[in-house]
Amino acid sequence: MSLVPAKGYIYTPLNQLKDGTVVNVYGVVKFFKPPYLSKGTDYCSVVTIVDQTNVKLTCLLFSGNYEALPIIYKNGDIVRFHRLKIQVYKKETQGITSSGFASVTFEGTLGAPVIPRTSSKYFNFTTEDHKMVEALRVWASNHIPRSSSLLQLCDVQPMQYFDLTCQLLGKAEVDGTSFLLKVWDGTRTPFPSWRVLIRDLVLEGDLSHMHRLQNLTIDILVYDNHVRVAKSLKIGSFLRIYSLHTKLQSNSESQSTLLSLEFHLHGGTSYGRGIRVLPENNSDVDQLKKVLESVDLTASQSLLGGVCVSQCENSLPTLSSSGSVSLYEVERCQQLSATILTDRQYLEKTPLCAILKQKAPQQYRIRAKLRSYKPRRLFESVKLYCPKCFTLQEVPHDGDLDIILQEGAAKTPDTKLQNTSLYDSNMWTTEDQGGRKIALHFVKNHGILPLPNECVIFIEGGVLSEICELSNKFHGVIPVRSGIEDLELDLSAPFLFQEKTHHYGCKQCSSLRPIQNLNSLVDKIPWTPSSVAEVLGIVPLQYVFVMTFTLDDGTGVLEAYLMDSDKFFQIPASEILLNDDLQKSMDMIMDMLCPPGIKIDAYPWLECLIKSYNVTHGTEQKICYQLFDTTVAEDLI
DNA sequence: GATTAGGGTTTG
Repeated sequence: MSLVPAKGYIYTPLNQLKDGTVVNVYGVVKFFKPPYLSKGTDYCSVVTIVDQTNVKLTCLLFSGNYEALPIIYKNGDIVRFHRLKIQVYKKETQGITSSGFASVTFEGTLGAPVIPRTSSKYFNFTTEDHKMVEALRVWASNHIPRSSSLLQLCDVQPMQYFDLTCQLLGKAEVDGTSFLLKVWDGTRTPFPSWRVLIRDLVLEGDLSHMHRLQNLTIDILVYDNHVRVAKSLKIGSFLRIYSLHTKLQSNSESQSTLLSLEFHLHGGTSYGRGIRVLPENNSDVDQLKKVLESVDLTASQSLLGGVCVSQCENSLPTLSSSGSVSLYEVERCQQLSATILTDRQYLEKTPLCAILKQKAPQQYRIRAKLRSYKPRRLFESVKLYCPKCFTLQEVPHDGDLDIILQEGAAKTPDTKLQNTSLYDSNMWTTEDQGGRKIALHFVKNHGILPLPNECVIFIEGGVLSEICELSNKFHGVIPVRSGIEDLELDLSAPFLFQEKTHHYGCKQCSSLRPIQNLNSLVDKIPWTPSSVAEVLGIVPLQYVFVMTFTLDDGTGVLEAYLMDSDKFFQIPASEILLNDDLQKSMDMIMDMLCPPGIKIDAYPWLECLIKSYNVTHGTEQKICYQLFDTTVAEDLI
């Protein structure tokens, strides 16, 4: 011991480090690998720090003594390294332990007590250090985004890496390369944990305690280098497991699919994968203990028991040993889907959170609930769709249609175009409407006029109310106007009125042919909208429902677009606006899929196929989703 | 005394 009072250490800012020097530094932990046994003789910990200069430094820390390495629990912690050697590797500056290396770690949270964590028996700690820590805390709070991968089990999703703070309840050897840890954090996962099969006798821990907590415990398989650490852990200890991986497991059992969550701590140390024991005095452990103590065991137990559980249990070979079955699976056993697939039933289900991370285009099978949908008013969801140019347009309102037809009616019918081999013509002049002239052309069949209900007529100068009235009497009404050489159509209006249905053609895609072409249809009575469209060069528009479904499967939420003429709802979109009963059916279906006034938990599940595709809006790229090959289950209709 | 690892997820 020196008798000279400690002069205080000099700390080098991270932007002033020189190759080959040995320095003291302070920094905020940006990344770290908890200490692990290296392939050499020492433990190793890789720690990346940053300071107010905004320069990062990755440090390779070795020690034969596990405790001598920095006691870092999470990113954001603040470290002080003494006697760190600076060197350059692959053109990057790095720090490495040198003789006499020592470290002290502090919590990084602004306002938390400044308590040094170190294994050093004697260490220098002055008000200067206190100030350094406080300054770094303030700087970090303003400059480093608060991103933590620390999650509670209730917040985990399938296909995710996260850090877990938990208590060890049980452990068991599985085989040479993997080891089972049973842990809990007092919260319940969105999907029940998988149950890893083990030989009954190898499970170490309080079996009755584990049984009581069965819905709250998860099974974690740890692999390779982590097995050694896992074996050494004490039951009851508090752990932080870094970069734990979740994966959704789907077991198809008879007709129902049971989902469970797998937890893996893969081999290697990438991304800081590892396990660290947390001391009892750790603030996060304090918090965890409170959660564990407040768990209402009677509530978690009462979910079990009863006939249904034992029935389901028999069909679940993957759940065993300690295993019983959670309420989730019971519910899933019982729930039928409100929508079903009409194709590709072989596809595996994908959770929405996984879909949201992937690139387009792809196709998925999903199981989700309909959280909400748009538009809420039925008539707003009906559109006209061109199957050729894929454009959507609004169905013209009757008022607008009336205006379009009246514009056409302003033109006087040309008598030269009347009474041809195709049709017989009649013309009237209205008395009270400014002498508006109306011409009707009755299409003949081999020179003979058919009965009205088989007869198609052309009308010139007619207004909407007249056309509608005539379309009830005749097989079909085609509004026309006199052109230079022939009667002509205007695709702003329907090309055919049939009963109450208005048939539209696409203005962009149609190339109109002479009306006399209908001569080729005289033997094909009754005329259908598609045959009329075909000979007149019209690309007919389809009536479709266009809706946006907000789907939620508990792992994520996505908006999927539905475009359907009649397959999904099994209601023709072309007729819905004309038929009160169909509208009632539609309302009933939507209320079934997305019941008003109750919680989403009680909504039915929907089995759907969706496809993802890329949409470019200016410079912005976006992935959209569309439902396809899905239909409302028959028992709902 | 040198080595270890040198951040950037397994494929169980």
